[in-house]
Amino acid sequence: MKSKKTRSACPVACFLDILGDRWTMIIVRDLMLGAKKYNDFLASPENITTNILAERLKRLEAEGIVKREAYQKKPVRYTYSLTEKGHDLEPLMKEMINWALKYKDEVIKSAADADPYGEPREH
Amino acid sequence: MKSKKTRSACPVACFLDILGDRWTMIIVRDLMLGAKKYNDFLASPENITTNILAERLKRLEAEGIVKREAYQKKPVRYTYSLTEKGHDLEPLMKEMINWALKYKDEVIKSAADADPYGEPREH
DNA sequence: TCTTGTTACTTGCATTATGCAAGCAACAAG
DNA sequence: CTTGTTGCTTGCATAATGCAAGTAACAAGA
Repeated sequence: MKSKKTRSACPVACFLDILGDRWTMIIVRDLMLGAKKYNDFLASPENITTNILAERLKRLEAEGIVKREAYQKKPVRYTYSLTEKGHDLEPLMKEMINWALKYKDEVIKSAADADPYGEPREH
Repeated sequence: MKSKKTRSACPVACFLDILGDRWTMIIVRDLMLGAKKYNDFLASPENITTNILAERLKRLEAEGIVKREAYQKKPVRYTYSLTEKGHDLEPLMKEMINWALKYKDEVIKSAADADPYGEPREH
């Protein structure tokens, strides 16, 4: 039993206990944009550090939001992708973007041009 | 210029820079449920501590998400409520609840009975 | 008057999370 | 045999959070 204690039975609190920190939804965003390998996440403009990235990927996998699959042996390397549970965060992600675009115009218009829901990245 | 540096121009990152921590959306939830006074927030089951509550209310006010109004003098006391910018977080809040209810059934059903989007509290 | 209680905070300190830099294993290429 | 790349891990400083207590300004009752 390695379950982290949830603060309450409220769905909002439960959501935040899993995904409510500075970095986790950034990683989920990158996965939605097509990031698969470790270095894809490091390439994002927020400059996540390697220790936090590694820890969050493990947590997301443990939560069933991300799945990890080996794409080669010798040395074994993994790709990361969203499970159905992870993909189900898309409507929420869209609402985050809607709100931010409505209220952070000046800062964000350039990011909107980057087309967060366009085609996945090429690798 | 007291603007906290944003990590990137991405709307997701900008959202998280403002609201992406363990407590802020809990306070927004309470406001949506009708909390107005300091003690209303303290009464929630997550047991937010007073130092964090005070600091977050100030930040939310500075961000234009919450407005503070005196409801008495001697001693002056304030009520807190959502601005339009704050109310515009409702679709996002609903998606958080949708996702959590879908995936945290066992933990959350009892909270769902509490009707997070029912009538505001009485005071 | 004097004690007790309430509201709305602030302060101090321990613990945990995050940020920053470096290290390292296992290869591939030259 | 050296240099480079990927995918991490480790160590340590700084910042955020948790926990407990304290405080100001009153109100209400004995």
